[in-house]
Parts: sequence; C-alpha cells; structure tokens
Amino acid sequence: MTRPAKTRYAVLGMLTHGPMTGYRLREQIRETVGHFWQESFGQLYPTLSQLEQEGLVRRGGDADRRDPWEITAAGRQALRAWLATEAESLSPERNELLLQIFFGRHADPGVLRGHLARHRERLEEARAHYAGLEALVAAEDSPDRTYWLITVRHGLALVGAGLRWNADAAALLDEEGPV
Amino acid sequence: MTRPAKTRYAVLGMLTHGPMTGYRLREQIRETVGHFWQESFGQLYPTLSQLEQEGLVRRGGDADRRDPWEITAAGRQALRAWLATEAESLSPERNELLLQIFFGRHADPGVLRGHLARHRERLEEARAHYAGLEALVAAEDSPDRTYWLITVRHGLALVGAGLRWNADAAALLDEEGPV
DNA sequence: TGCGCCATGTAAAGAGTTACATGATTCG
DNA sequence: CGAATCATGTAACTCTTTACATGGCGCA
Repeated sequence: MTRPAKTRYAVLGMLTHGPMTGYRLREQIRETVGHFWQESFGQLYPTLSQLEQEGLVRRGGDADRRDPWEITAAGRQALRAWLATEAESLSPERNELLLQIFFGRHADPGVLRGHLARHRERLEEARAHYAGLEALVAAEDSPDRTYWLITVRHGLALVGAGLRWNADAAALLDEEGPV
Repeated sequence: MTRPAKTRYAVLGMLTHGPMTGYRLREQIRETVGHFWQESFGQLYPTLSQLEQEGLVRRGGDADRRDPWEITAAGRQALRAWLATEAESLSPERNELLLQIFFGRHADPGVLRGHLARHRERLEEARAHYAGLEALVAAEDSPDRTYWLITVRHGLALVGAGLRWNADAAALLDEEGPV
C-alpha cells in the first residue's frame, strides 16, 4: 500500500563486505552511506529476522544468537535484482527551509537571514567532511573504490550547489529590503 | 516521539494567500511548493480539523461544511512562530540511486549506466520545468515574489549540480571499465 | 441524463523513529 | 568490581500514502 521497504537492500549490500552483527551493520551503514541512508535498530533487527526467514541471510556460526550474519546466494541474487530496478523518483523530499522561505514574507525581519547563515555553516562543515572523505576513498584500494567515489562526489556537488544558492538567496533578500 | 508534523505550516502558509477549501489547498500546494513539499488528502483533512479545534483556522461562511477555510489571528501567530524556528537538518533524506551506485560493483554490466542515463533525462525535464517557472515568477508582481524566486532558484541549483555530477559519474564509470 | 470535476472524509497499512529493557563482554 | 561498549530486541507512537466511499454541481 505504501512504498516497499528498501532497508533490506542496504543490509544485503553491506553484508557483501563480509559477515557482521546487526550492531556492526548499523555502524557500517552510518560510516559509509550515512550521508544518504540511515537505519535505526528498530528497523534493522526486524528486517534481519525477515531476511533470515526468506533465506537471504543466515547466521554464520551455528545458531548462536550473537553470531554474525552473512549473505546467502539467494541474498546476492536479490541484491542484484534490486540493483537492476529503477530507483524511486528524485524529487519527493520535503525541505522545511524552503517552505519557510516560501512563506518568508510573514517572518520577522532578519529571521530568514539567520536561517540562511546557519544553513551555510552546516554546508561548510559538510563540505569539509566530504573533502576528507574524498581523500580517504581516493586512497582506497578496493574494487568498490570508483562506486564509493561517485557517491562522495554527489555529496560534494550538492554542497557546492547549496553554497552558491545560499549566497544567491542572501543577495536576493538584500535587493528586496536591505537590513 | 517522532518528529512533529509540519503539514500544519504548509496549510497555514497557504491560507495567507486567501480563504480556500481543502481541495483547493491541495491543488495550490502542488502547484507552488510541490517541488519540495507535498500533501495528501488523507493528511490535509485531519490537519484542518485539528487546526480548527486549536483555533488557528476557521470556516469563512457560517458552519457550512463546504465553506472555504481562512486563517485566524492565532494562526498567523503560529505561522510566525514556526518561521522563527530552525528548520530540520538538511541531510537525512534517503537516496536510492546513490545506494545502488554504492553497491554497484554487484550489478550486471550496463545497469548503472542505464540508471544514470534515465536520471539525467529526468533532471533535464526538471531543468526545463524550473526554467519556465522562473520566468513566471520573475514576471510576477507580488510581495512574495522574491521569496518564491529563491525557492525556484534552489531547484535550478540542485538540478544543475545533479547534471554535472551525472556526467562526472559516467566519466568515472568509463575509467573503471569502458563498456 | 451522464460525465467529469469539486469536495470531504475514513480505513488500512507500512515505514520509520525513539525510548525502554535486558544482558554479555571487555578492560582498567 | 564497575563502567563502557557490544549486542539484541520490543513497544509505542507518528507520519504518510493509497484506496475506498460518498455526494453536489455544472454543463453538454
């Protein structure tokens, strides 16, 4: 009825890096794809149980509740099938800052400029972060390197665009009515 | 327990443009902020009832179920208060295409290039759309004009960055292994 | 008369988050 | 031993979408 869950593919994909516990899975997800994908424990554990029932993952050692999970052949197959499907549309995200700006005429003076300034700070932090990440990934010697690099470049591209837009927006506000 | 709903502010903001039925509200939202904000009827109608109970909106005519809604003084106050709050973080969105690329090594050959090509098409459509929108808004003679323009420029900035990234990604894939 | 649009609502279901509860292991 | 970390899981709750049900109005 709603869109199907994609959590499972993040899990299956991450397990191609090797067997892992649910806890470590969450850590890895945060460290590698955290910029565009997050999972909570409340989501992960039920998903793992479900995947086990479907035979897409299995416990490595014998049935101990604390053994790491590993992906099965069927799991790899499911991952490959998903990779071939078209990703969901790119637009739907909600952007609260834009909503505030759209109705910005009703804000008290200076409020929007404050929002823009904070937004810019966050973008600059993100840019520094991505820059470091890019260096790390570029130095990586892994068959995944190119793919990872592309995702980092996406972050850099968005942040760059965000910063240019931020400056543009501030200039437009100044034209409108200099503080 | 989860994040508070922002639907109400889209509603209150939209009602600053004048009294409207729920149906028209949905239409207006889609036409003006649809690029970064959407609402469904299943969300709108309950929200309107709740806002009425809180005294933030009221029916224009007398109690007829089909009269348009209008914003009250308290509603304007609530809108202004929200405008002064800091918007939620900019990052959290999930991006399925990036997830696919991150695990792209396990995809069949050519699959990622296909995804990128379709993604590019959609971006180009979006760019054309935004360009038209920008012309429309620029010609507008409204006190909201500058604010609206800023949101359109945001769309243009993102689309531009997306297109550059798309080309960059294709080039990286070619380096990796030309088809 | 019938079609299409305007209009309002409810029901069902899923996705996802946060908070809580619980226990093992490790290490100083 | 005590604290921090590793680890698993559940419960409650919210948001949100989709589908369904219903009816008035305009007009060709």
